[in-house]
Amino acid sequence: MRSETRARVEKVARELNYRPNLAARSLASARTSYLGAIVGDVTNPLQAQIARFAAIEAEAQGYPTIVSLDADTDEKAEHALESLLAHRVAGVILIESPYEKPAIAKIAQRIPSVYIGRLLKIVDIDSVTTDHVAGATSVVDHLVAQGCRRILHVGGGASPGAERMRQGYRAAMERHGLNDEISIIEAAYTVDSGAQAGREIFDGVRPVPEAIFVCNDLAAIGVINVAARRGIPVPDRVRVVGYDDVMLAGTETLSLSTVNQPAHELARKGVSAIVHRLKHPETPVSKQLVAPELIVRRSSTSPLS
Amino acid sequence: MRSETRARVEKVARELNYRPNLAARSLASARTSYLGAIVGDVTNPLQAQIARFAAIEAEAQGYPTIVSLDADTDEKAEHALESLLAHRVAGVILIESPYEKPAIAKIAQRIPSVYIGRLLKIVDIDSVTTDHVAGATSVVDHLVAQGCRRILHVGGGASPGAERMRQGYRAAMERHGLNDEISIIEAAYTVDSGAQAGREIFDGVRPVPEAIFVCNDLAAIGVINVAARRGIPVPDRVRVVGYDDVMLAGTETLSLSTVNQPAHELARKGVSAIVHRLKHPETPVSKQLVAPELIVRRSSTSPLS
DNA sequence: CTGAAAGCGCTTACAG
DNA sequence: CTGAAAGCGCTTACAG
Repeated sequence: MRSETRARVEKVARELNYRPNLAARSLASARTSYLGAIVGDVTNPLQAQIARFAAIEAEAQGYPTIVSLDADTDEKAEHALESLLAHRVAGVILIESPYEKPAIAKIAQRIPSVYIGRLLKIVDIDSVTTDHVAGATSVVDHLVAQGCRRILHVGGGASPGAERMRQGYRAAMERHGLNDEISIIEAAYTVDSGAQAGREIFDGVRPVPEAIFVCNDLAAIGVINVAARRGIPVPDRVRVVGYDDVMLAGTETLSLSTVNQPAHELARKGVSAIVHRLKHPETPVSKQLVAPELIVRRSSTSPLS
Repeated sequence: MRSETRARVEKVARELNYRPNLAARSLASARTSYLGAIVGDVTNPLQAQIARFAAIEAEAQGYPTIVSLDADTDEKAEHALESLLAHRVAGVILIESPYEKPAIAKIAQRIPSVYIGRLLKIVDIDSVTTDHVAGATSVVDHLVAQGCRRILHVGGGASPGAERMRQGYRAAMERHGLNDEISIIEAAYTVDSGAQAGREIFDGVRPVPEAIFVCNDLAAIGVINVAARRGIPVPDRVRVVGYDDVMLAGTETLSLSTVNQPAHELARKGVSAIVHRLKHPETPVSKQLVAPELIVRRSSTSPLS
């Protein structure tokens, strides 16, 4: 075809709003260049951000992404996968879903996959997650630098990541010679659960600690609310550090010190992992840890008097 | 084919994890039975919920949905639409994106569409949104029933829905004979903006109002935070009502009275509208208003002394 | 009712 | 380099 003819064709195509039919293309070429993503709970701010960044990043790397938002149980996640497979996606990005390891493994052996949000040492799948040991360590180091010794940890119980956070807390405390000050109260990743822990802390027989490192921001808000009601000033009397860096944490009136989970980087690394695997299927499985960043705000920055 | 043969085929198909190729089906039948959804900001809890419910509801009605998460500008929304059109979706669900009316109209005239989150009287498109006049009315009625007269409104400025909320507030105040008590401070849908309004209210020369109706929960949290710092007890000294019913609002330590925007119903009505239009293309354009529900919690329920 | 054939809109390998 | 032909995996209309 002469280039002049080509130009005319392209012009008309544009005028008619022509878009190549992806179905025909996919059928003819026997492959697709889009990905699927399964999100456990878009209502969770971190997951929503990861999903959004992943979609943007994948698109930028030439893989538009079909997102499935209804996967808050493992059954639904499997159903979502079936639908994505029917669309013949090239691979899938799993964002905190499914939950059980066998369900994850089952998906991983059917289609190239990457899991964002858990380490998954045992399952044979690429994974990317935040280094919670490093996160907890940075919090303890910061609080010690503020002069604190009695640093209590409100742990996340059996929630994903909580165990590694506890490990980091304990190791850092020991490194600072604070073995005797190690103290953990278990909670969950919610405001009410944090408030419950707060009541244990402030209404108990033990003296109020100098600082509290809480497993996530919502629970930290619960702790702070209880402190406020008891007339215990934060940070003057007790310093509080959260985890996640949700939107509310940075607001002027709360000003909560916290550990930022880098949603953008998690998404970017996850997408890169799967894109790389699609291009080089024999790549060994990778387990990536992303370093979180300590965000110091007012809630943890009052010198000890 | 004998039914016995059919049964054997189906059995083998299941064993081989056979999934019909949607691309081939779409190509052969010249139509698709899935929808597209464009979400402005999944990071917003209400939008995330609407998106999730819409995906669930559409799937239930036989239209699996491809969600596009990267549409926080009108240009990106248009780009997302192009991608959805390439997938030959049957219709699209617009969730607070795009923003400008011409951009919305442009999409509506290319493909069956429904807009969730704005009334859009002028644009020729099905729409579903919360009835903010009714929401504001229910708040004022509730506060008046609590014995309040000096009810201040922190408005949402030029944000979507804010004008109708102001209308509802004014009309309800007038109906209660409280014309002289009408007082509005403009803010935006954020905690910091609410805190700014809170400083105007509590540090100003005017007496603190008996109640404050804030345009959204985040801004209400800002107002309450400032009150707490000034030692002004909520609800004993001032009653506060928010809007949206975000997750944090119901937590025990905040217990914020608010107006629930029914994400589920918005999603369901939106999906029904587009599914109906796909089956009956000549249906007249519908503009649906969904009634919100007042949620009374502690922040607004202290009798006047 | 059953089964073989045509065709959807592309890509790809191949003949010219 | 260019262009015609075959074929991707389904659905549909049609002949038997």
